[in-house]
Amino acid sequence: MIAIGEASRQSGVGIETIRYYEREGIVPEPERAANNRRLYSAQDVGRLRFLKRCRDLGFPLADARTLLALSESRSADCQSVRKLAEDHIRSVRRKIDALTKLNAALAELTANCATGTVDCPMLAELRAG
Amino acid sequence: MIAIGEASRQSGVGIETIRYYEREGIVPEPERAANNRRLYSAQDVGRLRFLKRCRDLGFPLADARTLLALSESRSADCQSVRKLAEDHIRSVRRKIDALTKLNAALAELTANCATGTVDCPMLAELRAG
DNA sequence: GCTTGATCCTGTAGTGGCTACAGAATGTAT
DNA sequence: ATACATTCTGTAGCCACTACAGGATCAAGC
Repeated sequence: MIAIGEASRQSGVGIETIRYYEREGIVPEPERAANNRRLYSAQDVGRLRFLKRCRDLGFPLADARTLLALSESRSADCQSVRKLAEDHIRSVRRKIDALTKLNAALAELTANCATGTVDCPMLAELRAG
Repeated sequence: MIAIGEASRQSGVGIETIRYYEREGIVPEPERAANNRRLYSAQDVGRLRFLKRCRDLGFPLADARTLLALSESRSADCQSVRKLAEDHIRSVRRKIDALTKLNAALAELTANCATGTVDCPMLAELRAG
């Protein structure tokens, strides 16, 4: 059994974030020592690492929570997992598309923006339209 | 002089957002009619459209505000505009890179996830590590 | 003149997912 | 004994809106 700081180090989840997950009911309340400090088991740390990986993959916290529940349920329902993941992939691809268009638009805007011009063409472009 | 609803329609900025911009001091307080309703000039609408375009290009609101100030200053300082824009382009490209990697990681995860498996390999992968 | 419905007003609270305190109580090392 | 690190609770801030609640006013039709 380890303290919250060590659990944070081992899982990569920040201390404040761990307490936040607890408040939100995303992870169960851990044991407490006699001095009221939280005590984490290896399983607790495993949950945190799972959540960390989900979040790093860009899943919304609500999805991460669902995935964790699925992961701990007796029947690991692969269909539900697939659906969540595929929806998320679609959303990631949409974001990439949007940002790619944005990038093109920004590149075009700045391309016309020569250094030191008195009336900046980029501002003119932003005003126009 | 038009009311806030019409200014919203003409600029594409939502009514609540217009009032928010006013509260935040991003646009000046507009005139008021005798009945206390806001009255917008063509210039006011122009400002809102400018902000809308900046936001659509993904500039943070703080940058949009700076760009608007630059746009209205006597000496349209093209250098500052370039710097803001180039920083923003870099951040957009970083986001694209990150999402592209994410997309690959997610694709790999789901590729192994056959339909209806009892122990979902994606969950196994999220647990491992 | 009256009703209906649209528009507007102010003020406050919620969103997501943390993050950063404040202020107090412990624990650990010298 | 002292210094410093860690933990505790509770609250507020971040970004950029968005969504109410509860009320006032306006415009159009009858």
